[in-house]
Amino acid sequence: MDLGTESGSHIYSHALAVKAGVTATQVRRDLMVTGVTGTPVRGYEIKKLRRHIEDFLFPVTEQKAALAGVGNIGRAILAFFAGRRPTLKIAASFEKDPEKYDRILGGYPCFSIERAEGVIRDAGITIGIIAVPAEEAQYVASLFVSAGIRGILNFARTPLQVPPEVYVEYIDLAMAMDKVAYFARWSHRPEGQLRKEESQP
Amino acid sequence: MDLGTESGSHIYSHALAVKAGVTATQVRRDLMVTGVTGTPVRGYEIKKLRRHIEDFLFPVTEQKAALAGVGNIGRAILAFFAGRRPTLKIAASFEKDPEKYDRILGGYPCFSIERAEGVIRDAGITIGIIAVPAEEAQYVASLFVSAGIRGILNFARTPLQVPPEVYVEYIDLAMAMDKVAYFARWSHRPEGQLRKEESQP
DNA sequence: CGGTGTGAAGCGCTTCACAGCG
DNA sequence: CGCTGTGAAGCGCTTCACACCG
Repeated sequence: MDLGTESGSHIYSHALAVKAGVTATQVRRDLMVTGVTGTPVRGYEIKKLRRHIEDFLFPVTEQKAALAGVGNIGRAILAFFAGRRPTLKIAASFEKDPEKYDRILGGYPCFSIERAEGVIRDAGITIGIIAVPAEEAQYVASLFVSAGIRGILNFARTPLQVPPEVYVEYIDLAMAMDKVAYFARWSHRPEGQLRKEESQP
Repeated sequence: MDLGTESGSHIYSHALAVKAGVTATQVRRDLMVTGVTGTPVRGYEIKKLRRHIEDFLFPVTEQKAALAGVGNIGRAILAFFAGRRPTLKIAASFEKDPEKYDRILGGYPCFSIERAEGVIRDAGITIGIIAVPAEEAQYVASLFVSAGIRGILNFARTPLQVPPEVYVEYIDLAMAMDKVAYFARWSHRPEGQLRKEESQP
């Protein structure tokens, strides 16, 4: 949601709700947990609101991320995150393929995956992005974990086994596509979904 | 999850659970709704299981999808979905930029976004993928809806307003990245998260 | 009134607990 | 026994309902 283009100094939860695509009640609840508070007469003070949210979401010191797998998705990610957040920078990428590593790829240095642990430690990288085939995802994840990475964004279609203190966020493009296809097929039936008998041959 | 490499004719919910990264109980519940049933002594019959799931998930007739926005993400999507599912095919892409349309892009014909409605109707496309900047997402979504599309996969960072019978699946890469960064920062504290007072300056 | 802040209820998904059965 | 199938409870998020206040 973009507060930057908002005119006036205050905004009501209802207006925020429209921008975020959720209900006004939900907005107020979410803002409660960040500690910000509004007044009934004027709503939320935009300047204060923005500062509270940024303090809540963004780190004081810069965080660095590394990408494993510079295939189609990997390259899209490099382009996508280039300079998007001042406090979050991609610092390196890793590849198995000797054709690709020891070069600048998409604006970032690409190393052999075998050098990952050293590079990650030396650069102080804490976030890993996995964009390799499913078969190699667990290997990369384990490598990341032993290099000291604390959070992983996983595009591979496989569950990762990592210690509980490492956070993993899964993005499964194939499953998202299947979901859309599934609901697109059934959308003409408002009550939705599938009755049990219909799945029988 | 890949059942293809499984040896033996039957499999227990526990084994499936390990593959899927969830609990055995959850596997049994999910399988219940597809109508498949196992026996305590042997577990689930793999052949029958696969057929039930495929009948449940995949359509009888082929479904077609269209992509709007052939930027970095768009190109990655084209490459990613090429020939992945026999029953789900990308049939066309659309672009605003005249440099890009009226060509073959990533193996699929790219048209001007202005021709979208006709192309979608003529080809019988039912699924739309939105990979354009946030400002243009609603325009594309409305175009898709009036062309008869029933499901949308939205990579743009904005909520879409569509009629209730159109299903929308959101993929927000920036938010996923922020979540990982957030938890990576707090992961050293096992109880996790942030206490209210800490968000105050 | 028309806002915010918030206890209480609702809802969907996950987990527990256990009956039933070869 | 060990596994499936399933009612019942738990949990986190969302929504309802309403007290409060300029």
